[in-house]
Amino acid sequence: MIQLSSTEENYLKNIYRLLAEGGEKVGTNEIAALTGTKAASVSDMLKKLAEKQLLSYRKYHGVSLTEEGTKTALLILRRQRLWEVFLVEKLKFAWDEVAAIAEELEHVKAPVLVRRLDEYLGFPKFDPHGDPIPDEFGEWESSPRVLLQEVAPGKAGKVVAVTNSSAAFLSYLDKVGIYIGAKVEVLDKIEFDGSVELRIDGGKTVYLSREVAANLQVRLHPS
Amino acid sequence: MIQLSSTEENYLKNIYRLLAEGGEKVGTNEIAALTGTKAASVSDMLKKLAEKQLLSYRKYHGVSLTEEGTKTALLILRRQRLWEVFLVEKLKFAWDEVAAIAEELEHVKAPVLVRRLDEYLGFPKFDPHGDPIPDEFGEWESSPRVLLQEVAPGKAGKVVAVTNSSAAFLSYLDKVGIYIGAKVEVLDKIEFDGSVELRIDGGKTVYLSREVAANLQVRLHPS
DNA sequence: AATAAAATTTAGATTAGTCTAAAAATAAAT
DNA sequence: ATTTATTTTTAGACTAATCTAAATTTTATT
Ligand SMILES: [Mn+2]
Ligand SMILES: [Mn+2]
Ligand SMILES: [Mn+2]
Ligand SMILES: [Mn+2]
Repeated sequence: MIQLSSTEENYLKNIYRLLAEGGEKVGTNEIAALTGTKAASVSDMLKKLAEKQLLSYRKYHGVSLTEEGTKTALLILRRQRLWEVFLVEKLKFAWDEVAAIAEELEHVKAPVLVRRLDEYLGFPKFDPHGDPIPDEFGEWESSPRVLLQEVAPGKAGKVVAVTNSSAAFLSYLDKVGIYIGAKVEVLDKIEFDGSVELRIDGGKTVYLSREVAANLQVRLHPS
Repeated sequence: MIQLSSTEENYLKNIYRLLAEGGEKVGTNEIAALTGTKAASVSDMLKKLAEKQLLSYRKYHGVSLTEEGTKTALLILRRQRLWEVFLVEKLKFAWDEVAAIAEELEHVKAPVLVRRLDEYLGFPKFDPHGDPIPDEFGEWESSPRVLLQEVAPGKAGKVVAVTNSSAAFLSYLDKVGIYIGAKVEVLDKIEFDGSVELRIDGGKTVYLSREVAANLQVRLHPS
């Protein structure tokens, strides 16, 4: 295991995320957009990470992570999510305030610290946003999730994750009363624009646009 | 308040420590030794920090911290020591295992994180090594000093001063391994002659006569 | 006071990470 | 199949932090 800089770790994590939601290759511009850099910088970094065997790279054709690269990315995600749990559970931050701070804490690499933190938190399986926390081998419990967009009317479930973590999106969710763990029931789907009529926690009902419904993951209740 | 890099913060903290134990100026070599760099690198950094008004610098004559520089150094020490408390109190690290990890955590600067951490820990006044934790204004409680003679068995502390500076006394201290800053733990007090059984730096134990114990001031660790 | 020793600074390089502008390759559109 | 547009890479430059080796300044010793 090679020592990586914080910068390299951030690239790796972001490439992992793009691969997880997209296809099997990610492009330079896509990475640049997510990391807040320019394509030229990304090209340089890709060469460096390929050199270190963390990703496979064919010029002009995008990259995918190697086995080793994936495992490394999962360890970074593990640290990020454990710190997020700490910040919310112990320091009483709101779930939409922790991103930037965990983004820094995740780069403290001492394995003994991560183990002790995990233990201290009671070996949580999910972070405050509903995302799974990999164990020290990069494994996690797979739980079937569906986009709210795909849920048929009449079905109910629980919000387990958001696929967009922008402050704008999170504060909107907060405003309408949606949070990780909220019980949601799809009352109707509007053909016209793909929006969803939703009952939250058995109480008030709201209409969510297709864009919003496409960024909420739910785990369906057994029915 | 200017944003400082982790490197700049480390220099600042180390210069503070050298000033605290030494005189009113520190030299380039001294800093290089403590930061694990070379004198040439230190020279460059001193120019940069002087530029930022954090220290006053006269070429070839060493540096001292400005008001602003001192305040900044204290905020870094605050973060370092709060994390040390966290690691020992919450994550159950031993007091001599926390240095390297806190050395990294201290550079996460988000003020809200530091406040919440402080609160979560119950606003501790001292770190696990007995060093005072500055508040957000850089102030700390000067903790009462006690003569080693007065310390009850079982208590631990840190040597902070000698009340006798004769060469004979000092060289005796040197011989048995006692110095300013040494961690000492009183194991027993002998009724018969008032002598003290002492463990030094968690290592060897010695017996000190009543005369010697009456000339050593310690600051007790919080217990 | 002159000389030798020690400490400090400068000169010139190197590495990581970034950028802009230009060149090259791929993909899309005529 | 050309031409155009988009994406990606390269070339060249910059900043932060570091180094070695040489020059300079201060301090100590004759
Ligand atoms: Mn990060
Ligand atoms: Mn998360
Ligand atoms: Mn540090
Ligand atoms: Mn300490």
